[in-house]
Amino acid sequence: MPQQELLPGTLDLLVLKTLTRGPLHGYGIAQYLLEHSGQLLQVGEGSLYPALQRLLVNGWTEAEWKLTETGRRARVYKLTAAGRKRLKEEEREFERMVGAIQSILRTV
Amino acid sequence: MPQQELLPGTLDLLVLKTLTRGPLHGYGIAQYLLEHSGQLLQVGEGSLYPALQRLLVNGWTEAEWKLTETGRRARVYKLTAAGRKRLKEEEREFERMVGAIQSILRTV
DNA sequence: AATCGATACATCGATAGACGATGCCTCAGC
DNA sequence: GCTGAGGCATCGTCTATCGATGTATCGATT
Repeated sequence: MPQQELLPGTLDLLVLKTLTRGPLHGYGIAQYLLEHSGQLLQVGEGSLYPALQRLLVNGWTEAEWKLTETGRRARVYKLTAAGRKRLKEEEREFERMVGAIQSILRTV
Repeated sequence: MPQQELLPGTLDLLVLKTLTRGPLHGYGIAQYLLEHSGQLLQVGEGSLYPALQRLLVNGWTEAEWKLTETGRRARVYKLTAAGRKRLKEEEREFERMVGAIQSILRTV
């Protein structure tokens, strides 16, 4: 039985939101999500990198190869204007859906 | 682009919760979710019936063929004790995950 | 000098779940 | 006789998550 680390369909949203804090590379995004969720959101690499590709292809982000302070190469992602717009939509949609589900869960 | 009707991974939870109100058939469950979510949770039949099979196979529900008041045959599903336990777990897990995601979304 | 853990990228195959389309049947109402 | 609503179910497609695997560099420890 595979352990569920993530609510499917929310990863793009999480990555986009993380990038509003500034450009960041993949590994850093995973670290950020882990730390700011009480270790709950453990994004596997097999989920994260395909997600980053999706965002790139759709034009929600731009990428650039850089060197980190520790001297390692890293691909740094940056939100585009379209990405910011997309983020807003996904946030709204997420809250709508969660609200709907919770209204069911709270109706006894 | 397929319209997203449901947060993937939440359907079993929704069905289990609906059944706490009493035994119900598939069509009725879909109706209930639709009405009690402001028309937001539109569960397609191609999603619902496989879900009902899952729940049955796992022992979270029991099924019985009955006739409705209008004289149509219907398969009525009922929560088992194991299903109630499972529901509690899924509810907890859902709230945990949503909480984690929202803590990311609200961190500006 | 060798090893190991953390940092950093990426891909692959398996699995799973949501969805649209389709098909069958009955009943009520027009 | 037809249509729409109530009811069941399955099939194929698509998409996404996940675990495993592979490459490589760096710093610290052994």
